[in-house]
Amino acid sequence: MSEQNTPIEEHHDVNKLIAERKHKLAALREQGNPFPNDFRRDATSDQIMAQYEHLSKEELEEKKIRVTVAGRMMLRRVMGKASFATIQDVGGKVQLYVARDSLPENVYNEGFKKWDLGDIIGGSGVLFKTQTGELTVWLDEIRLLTKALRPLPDKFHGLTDQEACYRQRYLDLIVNEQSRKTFLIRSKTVAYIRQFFNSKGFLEVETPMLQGIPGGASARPFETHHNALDMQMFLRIAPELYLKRLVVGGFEKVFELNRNFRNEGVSTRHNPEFTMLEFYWAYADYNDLMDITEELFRGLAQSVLGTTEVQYQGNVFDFGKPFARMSVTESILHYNPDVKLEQLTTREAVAELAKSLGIEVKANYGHGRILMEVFDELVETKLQQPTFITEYPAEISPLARRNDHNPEITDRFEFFIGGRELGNGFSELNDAEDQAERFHEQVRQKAAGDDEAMFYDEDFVTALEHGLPPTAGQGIGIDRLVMLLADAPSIRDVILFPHMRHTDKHGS
RNA sequence: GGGUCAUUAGCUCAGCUGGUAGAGCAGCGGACUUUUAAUCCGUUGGUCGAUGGUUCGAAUCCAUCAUGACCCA
Repeated sequence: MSEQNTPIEEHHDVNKLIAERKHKLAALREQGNPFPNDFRRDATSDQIMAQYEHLSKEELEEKKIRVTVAGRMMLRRVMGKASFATIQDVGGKVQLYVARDSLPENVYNEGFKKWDLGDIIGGSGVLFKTQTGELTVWLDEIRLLTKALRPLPDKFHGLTDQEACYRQRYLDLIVNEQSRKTFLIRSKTVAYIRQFFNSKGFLEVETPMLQGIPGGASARPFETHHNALDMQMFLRIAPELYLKRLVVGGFEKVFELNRNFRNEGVSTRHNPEFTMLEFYWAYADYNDLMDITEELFRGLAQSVLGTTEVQYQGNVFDFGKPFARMSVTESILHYNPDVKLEQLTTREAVAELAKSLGIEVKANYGHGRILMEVFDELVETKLQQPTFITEYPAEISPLARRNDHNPEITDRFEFFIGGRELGNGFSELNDAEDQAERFHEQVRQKAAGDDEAMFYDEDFVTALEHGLPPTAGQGIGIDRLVMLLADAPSIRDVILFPHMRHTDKHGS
């Protein structure tokens, strides 16, 4: 083994720190396998703290509680013949007391003192409290479990370089507690959502991410090619059309929690792949969706954060109160007292308003499309507290059911928190003939140069012809939701391995 | 796509109006058996993001490029 590991590249070791550690590893190989896998711990640091932190110095001396722990050595304070070391495991940190005379012959000088910060070690001993009252394990047994060849980032400052945190997330997780917390919040959020929908009788399903026709949203897809079938394929931009097929099939309450892909720019709010919750609920409408969304968000914040008041970047968003509900038109008027209702009611008037705001109005834009451009400009960022915006124009809602009183609008809403769209829901269009006509209109838009317009999905129309029961469905962006709960300013902070440009240095 | 800023040791950062590079941590050697970013003494370590240019001389000035952050589209 060690012969194989005498690489030519050893001369190329860029820095002496790595070379030093490799020499130590070579010496360890002489003595046996430096990567053993026969060590078993019986406690993690958080368990130890929870169970024994409250005991006094005297009680601990009396009880002689033995624990076996393992983790990465993060700090070490050597004081001659004894040392303190701090190890970090999945539950947090715990301090070890390592004294020469408590260990077998030579282990302290020939072993422990030669190991490095970043190495994974394990040991057994009795709990005690130090003079300053810190719960500590007095080891009588210690082993090196994994040799680390690269040094950790600065033990005090950690890793602050954003790029390094994203590209080498493992380092970020090792040294930045905030980052660990963020991903714990993410995990709890997803777990809560699963439990929430399961408890309400929704069935979790998985539908294709590799699709022949990308549908369910207006977005540019990633394209790929299936070699054996010699056919063009797309990564999905949304699961919507497949989930509705399942409702046609009789699964009346379904949800899917997984990845969508959109071939668009990256920003603090956009990653090319992102996680969506979509759920479909037969015999319900968009008002039911707004109600269940409030219930979900309230329970989620309470469960994950222990409060319904969500602190985000210096603001407080109250998930406890009923969420505001207003129409697109109402919201424009409400947040812009200068704008008059007459400026919104005809295509000509709203086009003029849009132009005065510097918005480009293309010839093929209808009244509804222009109204939404104005909304994006004048309202979206002002929707700080949780708000549902309703009455979306049919023109930009090709999959949503028309309103019974006004066919130009749909029974649809989007909802916003902190000036960002978090979700989109509507009563589903289940009129197959209307759906076919709306797809035709999308195809016309695509032909006119709108590459975000939808494809005609004949199989989906066939499914609708078999009868989709009256249904409501909604999507919620999980990454943006986690940003809120974790108080994270960028979507990259809540995605473990965010998209980064390829570099020779690290790959991606 | 546009603007602003950044890139110097493994990590965190200094480095002035141009004169060939510095600290702390980590590492290495030594002292130290209750430390807390341990402390104390000594010490190694750099293609200053890349490529051109200006200059007797460039980490520093200029141009282009790369990567990132933030803002705007």
